[in-house]
Amino acid sequence: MEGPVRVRFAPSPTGALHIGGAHTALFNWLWARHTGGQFILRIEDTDLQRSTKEFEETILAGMNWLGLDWDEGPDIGGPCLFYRQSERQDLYREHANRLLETGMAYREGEAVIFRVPQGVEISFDDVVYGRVNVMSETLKDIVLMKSDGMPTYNYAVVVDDATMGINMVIRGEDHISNTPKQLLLYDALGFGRPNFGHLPMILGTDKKKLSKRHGATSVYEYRDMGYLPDAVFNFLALLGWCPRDGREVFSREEAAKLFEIQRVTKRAAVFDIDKLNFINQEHVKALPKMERLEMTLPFWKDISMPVDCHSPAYLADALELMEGRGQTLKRMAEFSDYFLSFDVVKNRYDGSALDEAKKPVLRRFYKELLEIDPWKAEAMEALARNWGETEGIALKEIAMPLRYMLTGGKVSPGIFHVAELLGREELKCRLAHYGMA
RNA sequence: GGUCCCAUCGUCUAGUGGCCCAGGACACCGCCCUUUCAAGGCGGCGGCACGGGUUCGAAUCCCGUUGGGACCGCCA
Repeated sequence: MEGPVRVRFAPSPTGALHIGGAHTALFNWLWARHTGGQFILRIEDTDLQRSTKEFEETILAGMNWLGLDWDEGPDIGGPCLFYRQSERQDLYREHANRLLETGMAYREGEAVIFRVPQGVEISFDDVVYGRVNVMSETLKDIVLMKSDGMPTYNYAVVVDDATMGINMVIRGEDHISNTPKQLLLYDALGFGRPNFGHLPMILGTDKKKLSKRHGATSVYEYRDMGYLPDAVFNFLALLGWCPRDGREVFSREEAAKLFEIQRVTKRAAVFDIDKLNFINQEHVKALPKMERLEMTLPFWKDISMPVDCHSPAYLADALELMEGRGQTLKRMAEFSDYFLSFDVVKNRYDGSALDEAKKPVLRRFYKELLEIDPWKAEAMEALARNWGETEGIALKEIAMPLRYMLTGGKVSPGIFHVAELLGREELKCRLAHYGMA
């Protein structure tokens, strides 16, 4: 089939958009965008029992979150008019009747079943797996229409892909053994065959197909854990593919430009959360300052931080100091709580670790620190170093107690930078609480 | 059980007969920086599943073995 590439993602609305589905949708999107073709979204809701409108909505929302926009679909329509299988019933019935009339299919009960011919070698060239051959006698007859009047997956997918002009079918490798059956139907119905490209499966760390047993499987769970959509996209794109130049951190646009379906790998890939964390951190660091703030705000709110008590500029500065520490927005929000609230610091640190014997000398230093001018981290550090030298105190002896009093913990960005951002008044307040100012 | 698919460091991968006694990234470990690491810099560990071929030469081609996986539903 010639013409522009037309690919599709065809989820069934029986659950949220999970990682495996997102991966398939992503590769279809990449190929459509890379070739300048069309990406079509079709809802396979022939399972009357399990399909719901709510799931359909969450799947679309999940794709939007990942930035996978489609050119035709149930919500925006398109030249095919109907993008839900439940709306395309006439088509399935009509083509099934054709098969019935020519004797290629028969009735059993209310169902329509395709008679698989014997002795036929079915083969196709998969863009990623290469040539696949199967003898037709290894196949059982194929149910086309179920007794409830709905088409089966293997049948509906053929009628839909053919009538919607899909010329490239990109889907999970678990469908590779369905392909010969579908090919038989393409031929019987007189439809031209599309090209096929199967994608490697995504496995859990136990090497089993990714499922709910492995924890988070819905893309929304990743959003809620503080992963950026661009990072999840980037990470998923790396499962089964990598750009020629070997770069591993890239944007959606770069991926679309560099993507080559011929370079997709065959081996199933394990979902490695460590790598996702790394990719996410890189994307968090690359985010424009105010955008990073925008993305982090919800996570601060989740842990009841008084975000409205601070200026956006201040909060954005705080995140900049964090330099992506924590890897996810959620953890970054947690690790930086002391910029927003002194209460959390007080709860974490009661001041008991302060060495009584050293308090007097520290008090003198902090007094001088609070009067420093200009109020700059560099000046503070210089002061601390001079002080340490003349008083015979290691910088550490000065910095660590300060870190505890300002942040409530032992880990933070450079403590004088923290102090600078917190401001003179806030610093005075925090030190005073611990009796050090 | 039948059919199909897969097989490079722990993980993601580069590699399509000589450039590979196998390269990168994450993780891990170590060192450095140093006021801490959850930041940064540098380095290290670690792999072609096995056995036969083919070839002057194989991670790359062929066969077999083993090990994984998928499908075999009037689910998709």
